[in-house]
Amino acid sequence: MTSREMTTALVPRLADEIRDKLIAGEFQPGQRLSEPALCAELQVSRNSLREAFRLLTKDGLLRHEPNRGVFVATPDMASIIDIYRMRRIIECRALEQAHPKHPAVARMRRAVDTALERSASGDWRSVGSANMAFHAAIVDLADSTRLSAFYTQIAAELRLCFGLLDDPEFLHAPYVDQNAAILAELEAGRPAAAAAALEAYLARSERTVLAAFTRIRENGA
Amino acid sequence: MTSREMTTALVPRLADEIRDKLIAGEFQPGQRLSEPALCAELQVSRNSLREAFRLLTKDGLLRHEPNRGVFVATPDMASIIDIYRMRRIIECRALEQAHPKHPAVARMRRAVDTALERSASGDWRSVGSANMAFHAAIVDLADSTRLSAFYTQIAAELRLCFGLLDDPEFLHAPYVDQNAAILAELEAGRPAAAAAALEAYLARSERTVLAAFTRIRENGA
DNA sequence: GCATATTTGTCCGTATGTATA
DNA sequence: CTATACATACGGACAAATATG
Repeated sequence: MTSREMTTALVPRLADEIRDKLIAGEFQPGQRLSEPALCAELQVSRNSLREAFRLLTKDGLLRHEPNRGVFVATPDMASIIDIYRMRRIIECRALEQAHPKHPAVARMRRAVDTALERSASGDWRSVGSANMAFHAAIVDLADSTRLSAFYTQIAAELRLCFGLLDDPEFLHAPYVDQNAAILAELEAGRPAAAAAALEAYLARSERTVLAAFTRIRENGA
Repeated sequence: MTSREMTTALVPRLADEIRDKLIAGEFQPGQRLSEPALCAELQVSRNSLREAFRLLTKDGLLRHEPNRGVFVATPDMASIIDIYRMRRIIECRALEQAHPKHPAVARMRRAVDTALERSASGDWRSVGSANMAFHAAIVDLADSTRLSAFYTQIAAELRLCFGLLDDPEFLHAPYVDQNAAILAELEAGRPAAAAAALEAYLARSERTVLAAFTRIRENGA
């Protein structure tokens, strides 16, 4: 080792770096990630890169084929359906049993406000981020760090799905108002109504994503 | 490589092996796992072992301290509370929205039957396993592979908590009948009643585990 | 408080099996 | 079928951090 700083652990940082590239769409889904190539690009050893690969594979962002290498995960319709099933279970229940004064409600409010703001200025990428933050806050209502961590992981996978689709306005714009309505019900002390609204939201969002996905597959392949 | 078989990947197998040792209570919680020692014991290289460590750390079974090594996770009361919060969210909802003819119901039935059988013969360790299988089957009712995988992971952590406690009969015996009652409600086409019974089950189980845990801490420390 | 031994973090080189051109 | 490229796994090396006397 010539001159290294040793600030924080290398491997998690490496995993974060690759994760960012993935959700930014820097790699094509299904693309193989060559170890030597990435080692050169990121200036790390093969062992370190492989350890980072393991973490991302466990996150579902990479797919590992024995003796063939790692590939960028290709979200398919089964994944989308699976993810939305999970969201219905977790988010709806967390919302239903939530206390209206829970600190996460304030984060939901902030997310809705930013989404409204950014959608007015047409910054759909930020709207998408605020949308994700809103639903992460819903999960936080359940007060389980493990559940929240799990949701964060799945959210990254969902972002990968979104990255496959092109039109971010079409994907996020219709849901700003629905989120606001869900939040209003909760703030008004009607968690059951909020949960019902969320159920409808998720059903509609799933249909939209699946439809967009189908269109892509028809055009692309 | 001198003479190896290369059937399946080494690292996941390694992780499974260590995981089994962990939930079997072969290592004390908080104990440091020395890399050289385990390398010698398991006959693997340091690099392979370290990759397995990463996986188990992500599962929450090991804790990593920079430049100090990996330690067996020490479940505390906060973890237990967190895990039961998560179980209430996921299991109750999965049960509530379940179809009584779902294939996982058959697995629930098998788990209840084996638990009854083994509790009659006093094999409390097997009763515990059947109990875990029962609740894993409940999660499978939601038909989300991601959710089921997540639950499997948390279940391993919960088993680590159980391993801290001694009296397995006290820990599992009272719940065999409750599981049977939950299943009966579901099979009778009353998922809401089943979910309510599960809610009561989880509340009681959490109290039992927390109480046993408190006793341990008072005696042990 | 200091010197030393142990252990981790990181990287390299290499041998072998496997997939693909 | 051969050749190439690559993944898998091993062992060794050295710096940095920690633990020990």
